[in-house]
Amino acid sequence: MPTPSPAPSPALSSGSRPGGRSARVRAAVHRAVEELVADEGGDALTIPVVAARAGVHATTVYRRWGSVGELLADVTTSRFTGDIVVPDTGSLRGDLERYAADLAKDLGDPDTLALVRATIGTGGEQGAAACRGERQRQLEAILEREQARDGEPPTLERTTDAVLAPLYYRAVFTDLPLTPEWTRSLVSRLLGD
Amino acid sequence: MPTPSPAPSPALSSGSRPGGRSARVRAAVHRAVEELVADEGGDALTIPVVAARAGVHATTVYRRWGSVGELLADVTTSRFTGDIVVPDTGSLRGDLERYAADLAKDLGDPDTLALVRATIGTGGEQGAAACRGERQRQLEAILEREQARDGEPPTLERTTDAVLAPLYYRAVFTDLPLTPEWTRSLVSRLLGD
DNA sequence: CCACAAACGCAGCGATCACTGCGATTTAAA
DNA sequence: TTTAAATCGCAGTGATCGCTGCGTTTGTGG
Repeated sequence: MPTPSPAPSPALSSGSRPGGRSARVRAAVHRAVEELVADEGGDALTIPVVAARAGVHATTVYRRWGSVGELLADVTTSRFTGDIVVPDTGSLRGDLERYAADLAKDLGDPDTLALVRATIGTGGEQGAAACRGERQRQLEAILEREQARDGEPPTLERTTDAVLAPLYYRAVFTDLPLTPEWTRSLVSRLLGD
Repeated sequence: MPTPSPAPSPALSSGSRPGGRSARVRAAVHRAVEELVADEGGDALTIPVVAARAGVHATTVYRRWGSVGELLADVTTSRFTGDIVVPDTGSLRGDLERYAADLAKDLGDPDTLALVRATIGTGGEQGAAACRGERQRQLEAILEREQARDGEPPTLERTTDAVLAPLYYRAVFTDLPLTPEWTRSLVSRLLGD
């Protein structure tokens, strides 16, 4: 979605080079969205405001992203797919605890949480997918690695319900803190003590 | 927040009577919000649009609710606290299965889901509380009833993580269906087969 | 029955929004 | 280097939004 133009390849090739203008504009707009959502909340997020904050003209944002929903989905997707490493501690329990702790740290950040909430509200189904990001696939990778160790990991569905879902629910719908003890207990309840 | 006026008692007394004008306006606005969110999505939801759909002047909506966020929180709160009965089937498993099935039916409705998403996006912490509604307290009531039967129910936290969280997560963040089989399996995994 | 207060409808204000031709600039390819 | 395409900045337009005095209607208590 970053560039829904008829020919996305040139945009990608220009964006792939870190110093290009297109990439610089994109980064500035992304940063502006994150800052605005963190400060003002998702309500006051409009294209002209974002453009002004990013030092870019509103026309550019309108043409590249089209709407606030697509813009938020793009920002959230970048945030949830970029600098994430699938942990490899040697054991399934260790991997899952590390994975859950990383996710808890992300969702516990008020700025990230505000971004997720805003994306859910305006992005619809597409926004929801952006909030999931690569988390599901990473979980799948962890379970497959355990299977390669000749272990018997739980199913992906069960792991999602036991670990991923409580983390997202508690972060988004409640004001309870995502403590390390509670996060670890999710893994324990799944794998047994 | 339905009536943040300095003296809410007269509004309530007039609103408590089902035929009062205040109550009629309130119902019309609520219905307009639900219809608009279901049709257009949460983005196009503005006070003038809601007022026009409800056959009410925008001034009234601005004065009674103030902002789209508070309006959405009010509508969602009504939706999630109104016609809900705590099941009493005689056993903890039966109660939980009934409870989970009811919640799955609610969250599975696309209109309700759109309302929840929009409320999360614009309502912030207050919107999140509105989406939870009375669900948490109802769950507490079920567990306390089991304790009165001299049973040993799981803790509220554990039940929330095992039943409530997966339902909300799957509904809001994924496009997977909330099937009765899967819903029942949540209770089974909590209580043991 | 009458007076008081609350809620609603009406008209209009400034501000902002979403969007669009046009020219300048940068980038990629020949 | 030259040429073509894509991106960005600029200025402006119609529409809508959020909000506010003022008069009218509705509901309540004396």
